[in-house]
Amino acid sequence: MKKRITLKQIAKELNYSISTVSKALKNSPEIGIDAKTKIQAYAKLYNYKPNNVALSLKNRKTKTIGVIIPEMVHYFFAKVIIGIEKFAKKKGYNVIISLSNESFEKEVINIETLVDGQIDGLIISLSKETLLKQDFHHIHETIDLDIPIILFDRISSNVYCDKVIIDDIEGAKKATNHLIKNGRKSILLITTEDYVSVGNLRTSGYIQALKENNIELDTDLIIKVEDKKSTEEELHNIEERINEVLKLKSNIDGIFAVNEIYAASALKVLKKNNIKIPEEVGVIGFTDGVISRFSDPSLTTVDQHGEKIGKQACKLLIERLNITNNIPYQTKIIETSITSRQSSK
Amino acid sequence: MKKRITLKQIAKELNYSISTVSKALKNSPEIGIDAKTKIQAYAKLYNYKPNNVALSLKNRKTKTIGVIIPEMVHYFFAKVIIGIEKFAKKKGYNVIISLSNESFEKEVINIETLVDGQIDGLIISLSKETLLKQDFHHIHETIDLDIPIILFDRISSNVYCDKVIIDDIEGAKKATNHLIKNGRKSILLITTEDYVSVGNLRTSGYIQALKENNIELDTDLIIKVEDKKSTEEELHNIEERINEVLKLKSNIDGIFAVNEIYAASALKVLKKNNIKIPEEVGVIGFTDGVISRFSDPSLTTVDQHGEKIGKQACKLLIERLNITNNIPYQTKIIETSITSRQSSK
DNA sequence: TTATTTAACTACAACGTTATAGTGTTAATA
DNA sequence: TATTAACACTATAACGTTGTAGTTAAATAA
Repeated sequence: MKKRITLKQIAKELNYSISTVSKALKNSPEIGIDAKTKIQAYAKLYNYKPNNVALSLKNRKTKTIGVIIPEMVHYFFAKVIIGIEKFAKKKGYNVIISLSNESFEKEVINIETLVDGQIDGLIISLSKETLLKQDFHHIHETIDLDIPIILFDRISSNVYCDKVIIDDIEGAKKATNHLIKNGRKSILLITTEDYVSVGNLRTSGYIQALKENNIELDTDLIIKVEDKKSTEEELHNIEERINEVLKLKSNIDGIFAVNEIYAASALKVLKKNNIKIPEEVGVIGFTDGVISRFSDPSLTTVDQHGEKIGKQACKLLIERLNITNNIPYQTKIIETSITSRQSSK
Repeated sequence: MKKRITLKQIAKELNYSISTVSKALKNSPEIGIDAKTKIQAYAKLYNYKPNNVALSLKNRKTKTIGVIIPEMVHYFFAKVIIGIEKFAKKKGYNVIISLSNESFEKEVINIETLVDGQIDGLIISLSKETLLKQDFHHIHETIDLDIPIILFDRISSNVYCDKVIIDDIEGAKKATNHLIKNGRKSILLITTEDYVSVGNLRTSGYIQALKENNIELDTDLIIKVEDKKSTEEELHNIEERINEVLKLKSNIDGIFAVNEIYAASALKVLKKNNIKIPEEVGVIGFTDGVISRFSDPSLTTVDQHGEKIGKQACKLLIERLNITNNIPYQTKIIETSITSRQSSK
């Protein structure tokens, strides 16, 4: 219909040069008062809006940031995106979202497309596969191209860039201590394989908390789940394994799971075995999501404050985008907190 | 560091004109074989990638589509986005996501920014506030600007554009029938106020199903929830109201909730009242999300197939983007299906 | 030999902006 | 009166592409 009007058209219509129009709309003192008034009025009437693509080309920046997350259906990541989006919008940036679906290959392709495209910088949480492979060439190449990257949550110490994380060790310690303070002594840990950085760190936190409380570590009480994608089938396997350990170690009185899916699985198994929660076994999860809130009993969790993480990541990125000299890379740590619910008393 | 190389630089380096380089890289027959080989080799060596912003400007299309959803932390919308993203990527499009947060004003601003920016078309699910206000000027203005819009899920018959929806009436009928087939006769409906199109339609479906089964409609068995944003507080109110009705109407043997939050709330209230599920009361929700899967008992739901919806919406949009003559607007209906779980036998 | 075709390139304009460097007028100054 | 300054504007180049319309020079046809 009525395609958007351009400077050129205004210029022609009002018999000024394009430069004059451009400057008039920018309120430049170079332009006389009547020209300004006329031009501005005309622009307003025809609802002139500068073409951002042309501006991007001219300024060599697109005011758009890319975000790559491993999956969408995940409360934590959704929250992070909310944080990113809010802050970005406030600063006049748009947000493009890509999903790696936990695949290294998709992550590489996504970065390529985004970098090829219209991105000033990237915020990424690495896929499990990438962490397993320990192949970060795509990240490094992007940084070499002068496109800043902020890593959050799933990071690697082998990549040099700004990072936003929670103190996973501290969070896990808090969780474990929470159970210990309740008088629990035999605490089952449900965690991931060690290559998943956050799982690894949370495992350390658990171990440290035990040590600090003089509780002997029993490796039989650690379940390391090898999950790539949380399919129904894998969920079933997790439940099986929890069930086995529960049978084997009847004295278990607490469970700490490094995410809410594992925690919910634990809840299910406990209920199936008619074990009372929290009386007989206290349960605490990581990530404060919908599952935790709506499970029965509702789950005590370590809240990661995803929105804060997103905001911080976005802030770091925009700061770096607006700075010319290279400042040293920073790693920001967002505090966790315990949200106490029914599953622990 | 090593900023990206341009045609101009290649041209200068190899002593060709920019046009020659451009054509050589496009394998144009106009260019001689040695020039082609030399140029292509050089381009490959220096990893030449065309600047998409420049292309966008030239072609007047950005190969980017915008998506505006009311909220992120919502299984259904997350799924829709997955569907959109997958299909878009396959077709060489990027996806920009904006959140309206159920606010009319944010929706308007989001559309403006996206349209100002770098979007070829939009996929939108309207905010509750917009539906309440029935103000669609922002949508119409965008369409007038020749920027196609696809509406999904939360639509309005007052907007003329392509739409993707589920058959809410049919879905609600399926749900209600599911309960009736189980022998339930006194079915509580937990729905939204009528201005939310989907709530409204699902209410109709419920009523129709009753009629078709010769069950008399009891309006006391319909709870219409006025919720703007699902805050903890509002959740509490919902539970209160369910509780009241449950006390009032002791013969209730089935509950149909138009989303999983309401269904989960119902579950909670039932359990608090020691009512056995599904023996005494069967429960069915709408939307097959994580809550339904992890609740106890797990929830039978009407699956909306969000990913399919997203894919279909994206397909409609891209089709429209690649067509010159105006084809009539279409409304695609995605079939729902019942996922049977523990909450109904 | 001269005209014509073909091959292999180059110049130019355009997409919509903006910053820099002009260009005329008129008014103020020496 | 001649010079300069101030004002109000315009031309141009550039951001990185591509398609169309040239321009050469060599090869072919007349």
